[in-house]
Amino acid sequence: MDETATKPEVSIKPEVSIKEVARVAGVSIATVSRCLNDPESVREPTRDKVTKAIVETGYSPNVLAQSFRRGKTNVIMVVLPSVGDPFFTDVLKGIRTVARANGYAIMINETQFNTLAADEIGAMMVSRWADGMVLLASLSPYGTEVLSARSHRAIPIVVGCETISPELARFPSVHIDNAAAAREATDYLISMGHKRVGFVSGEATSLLTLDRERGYRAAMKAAKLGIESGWVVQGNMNIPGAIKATRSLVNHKRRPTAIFCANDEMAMGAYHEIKSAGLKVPEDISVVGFDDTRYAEVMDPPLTTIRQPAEEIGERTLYRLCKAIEGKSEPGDTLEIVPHQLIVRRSVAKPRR
Amino acid sequence: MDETATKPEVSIKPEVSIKEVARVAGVSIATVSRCLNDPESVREPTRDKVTKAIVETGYSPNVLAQSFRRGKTNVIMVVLPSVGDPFFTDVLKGIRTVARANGYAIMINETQFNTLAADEIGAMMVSRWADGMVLLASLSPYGTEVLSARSHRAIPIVVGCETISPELARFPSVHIDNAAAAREATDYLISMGHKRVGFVSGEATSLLTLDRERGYRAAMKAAKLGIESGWVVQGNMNIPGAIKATRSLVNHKRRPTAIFCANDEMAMGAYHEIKSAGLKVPEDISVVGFDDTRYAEVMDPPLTTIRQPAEEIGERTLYRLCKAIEGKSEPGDTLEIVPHQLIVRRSVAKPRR
DNA sequence: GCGATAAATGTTAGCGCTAACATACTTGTC
DNA sequence: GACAAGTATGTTAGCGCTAACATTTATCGC
Repeated sequence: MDETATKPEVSIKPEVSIKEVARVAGVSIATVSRCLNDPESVREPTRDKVTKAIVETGYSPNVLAQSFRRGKTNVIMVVLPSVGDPFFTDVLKGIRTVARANGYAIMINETQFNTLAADEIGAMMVSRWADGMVLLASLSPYGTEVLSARSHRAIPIVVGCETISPELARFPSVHIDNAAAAREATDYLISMGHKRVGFVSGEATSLLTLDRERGYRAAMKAAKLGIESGWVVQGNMNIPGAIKATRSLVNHKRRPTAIFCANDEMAMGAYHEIKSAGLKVPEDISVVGFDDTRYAEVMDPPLTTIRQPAEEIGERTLYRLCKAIEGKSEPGDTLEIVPHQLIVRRSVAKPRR
Repeated sequence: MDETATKPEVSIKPEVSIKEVARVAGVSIATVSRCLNDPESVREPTRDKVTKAIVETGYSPNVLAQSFRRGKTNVIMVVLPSVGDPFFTDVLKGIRTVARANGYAIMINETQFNTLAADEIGAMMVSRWADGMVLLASLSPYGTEVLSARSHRAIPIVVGCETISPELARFPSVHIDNAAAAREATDYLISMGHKRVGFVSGEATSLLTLDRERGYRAAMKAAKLGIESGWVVQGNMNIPGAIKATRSLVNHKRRPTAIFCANDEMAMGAYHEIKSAGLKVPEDISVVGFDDTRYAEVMDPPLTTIRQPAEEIGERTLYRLCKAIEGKSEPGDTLEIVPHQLIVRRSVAKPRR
């Protein structure tokens, strides 16, 4: 761009096609195409002419036409519930790494938990807009139905993080054992002497949440601890929901000495509400989160939580998606469980009494 | 899938085109196309035949071919630095609302602050992959160059949040007056009696950060307060960076009594480090953030910060992008400043001495 | 230098769709 | 019932590109 003035000025054509480049270079369009896609196959002097013509015309290929013609977009669509969730930063990091290595661009689509989005996803699946799809979001029952109904001619899909529902079981998935992890977290609380443990859950429709709740209930049952009505409260995976949920827990006639939140974000809400009530974490109420987001460590006190290998989930998910796109996925390997880990920090103490 | 056997089974054609539907319905492909795009123009009985054929074949249009043919994708690309930043949740909410109202799907692309991404963005701009682009990220100097170089034949772009650099000034933008907001925040600290105020900045390349720093310096200067060397520290807009920055501030021989962080996320890091040093917020060190993310309110103590009208920024940005795509943007209205607001919570107190 | 082979380049069909135009079919008027 | 005007449907070009095939040009052994 900063060459001498002798260089021909870039022409301000609104749309330069391969034809124009061919004309300027004095070659056929096929040669131009070859220069772009298989430069080795064209002789040096010709290639130079074409390169010059490309610069001169300011040409760049119309990807839409390319994708259309090739029947491949080299785009992978990632569907997630909400951008702004710190957990996905790391999952996406893993996804991006593998995507780039395989020549895919990644595109993100937010479902924002609504049903309309399911239609969009269904449309996307079938419309060949992308070569494959990563599903990090739980789908509404309607969405699940849409997906199932159309799956016979859809692009490959791999599910990450989210526990798979029976209807979607045909899709490969990568996630931790949510029930086992939740059980471990609850067991830890119990081992610290807690007998009254509350649970703040996510959306009722999310299987992931349901799995975590199942783990919690299993741990309580195994320890022969009862769960009072009102100890399991829906917090919707967000702060306002968690605040409301925690408030009802704090005011419960048999107040829990520990609260297990289905994600870290809700643990933040729980902290806030506990402190607002004039109580202390962990002295009065212990808290355990889930996800080990980047905020867990700087919470006050630092949050004990379950770590998901987020980046690894992303990598594995995409790796398998790539395989599926290449038509190389083996039918057997449907479900992949990655390890979780309980990260003990300082949000859990022995109960006072 | 589970209908009675009398109904014709959905054929498992890997790819059903409009041709096939036309054949099955016994009409021409144009009629099928019309049924999809302008149903009014075809008579009821014919439409019924076509609808039936569509269901029967399981047809759905190839969007790639549609976009290619129409020269329009109905997709808007949103470029942001990092998914997982809570601030963008609200901006995207605004964007999504307006996009949907205008028939656009939004697609998100993460730059992750790197240079490679700039190339991708440049390619995207020019390749007509999307009809328009929202830039919420600051670009590296290289990226800026790429954009400028190619802008003569690019899709419309509107910049949001990010302060625009001179080279990108041709693009319309929507953001708050970062310098004024930062000045206001600093003025507030000064009005509370602080004379030693530190500043934790973002990346050096980000103009947004530079603007905020400028506002801080202006306020200090106006109050005739000196800024010691070491009071302005780079925190890179993330928690680890902020922790390091805060540490050096806390250990400064003339320790600031207040710290102004260029975003809320870094304020979290600052809180953590201050508390780790055995000091208290706000009694020992006051803290002010920037963005008013959903976490600000539940921080301990709740964070005093600058609120950006995030959703409004998103809406305005997209509104103007739509105009630009329709070719209706007026040349005059390049820059749009939206109002900010200082949200006073409890992270600022008078200094002890 | 000649023919045979290989390498480089050119020609063209066609991806699936839309839209411009052409044709067939209605409808209404007298 | 013939005609014009309007409405519904059919025919086809072509969007920009790639890839299969056709043709030209270079290379080489003799």
